[in-house]
Amino acid sequence: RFLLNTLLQMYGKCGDIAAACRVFDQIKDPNVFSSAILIAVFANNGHLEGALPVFERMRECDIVSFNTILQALAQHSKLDQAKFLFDSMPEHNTVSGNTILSAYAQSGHYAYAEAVFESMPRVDTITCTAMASAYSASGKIEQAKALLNLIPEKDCVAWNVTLTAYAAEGNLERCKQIFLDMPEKDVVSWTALLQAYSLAGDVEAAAWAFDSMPEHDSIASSNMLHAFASSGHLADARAVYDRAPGPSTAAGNAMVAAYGMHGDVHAAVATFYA
RNA sequence: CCCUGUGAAUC
Repeated sequence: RFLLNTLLQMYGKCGDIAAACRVFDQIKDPNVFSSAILIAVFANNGHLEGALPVFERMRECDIVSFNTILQALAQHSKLDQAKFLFDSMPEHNTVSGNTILSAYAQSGHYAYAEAVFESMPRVDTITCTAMASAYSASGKIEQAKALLNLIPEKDCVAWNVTLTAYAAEGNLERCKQIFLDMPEKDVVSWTALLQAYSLAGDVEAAAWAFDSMPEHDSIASSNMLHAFASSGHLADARAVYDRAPGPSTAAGNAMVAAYGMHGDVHAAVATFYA
């Protein structure tokens, strides 16, 4: 059953719902994990209506599955339904609180996010990171920093949020310092640094960050592209576009916008259809 | 063995 659960999850990640269902039917005695994974398969592929029957058929209601559905509602911007589910769930754990807090934060309902935060009996690194990010996004930089300082062992994501909080403040020196001091860095850290340089108008430094990062994803590329284009380096922007990973609509959009900004309609149209 | 947090572009 271990193996079948894993297989189930793999099909789910590929978006193959039919195959996942066939695997589930072969499991003789599905446990909470099997059902929870199947629910996540439906929910993460945008088929909540398929998830609900599985949920109802489970012997005991599993809080993880409640959380999965909560998250699915949040991702489809059904915030009022998410809140209703949150209020009617038999119990909450930290993940439940984190999920509804983030849902509010990501939709710009910062006051609601804060209310959830204050009502949570227990918080973890994810709670504090999510709330700090909400403070930072709503311009309350001091509160964000204060909360981040309370995290005992910051992980990479918490450090990334710290970095962007200082970037939002325009404190480039502190950004560099934090970046150097971070124990682990990932693409997001590099991109946040790149963006901090770019906002400060230092395209050279942004380009340095871009060239130094171990891997480029579409967000890093479109940020770099935009930094070049908005400072008049159209040829450099084009070079980034040509090397951008995969069929990226993000980099494509940025490139079209870049040509548009420079009044080159023909190139913009050509890129659009490329 | 399952659920939650961080970086853009769309002048």
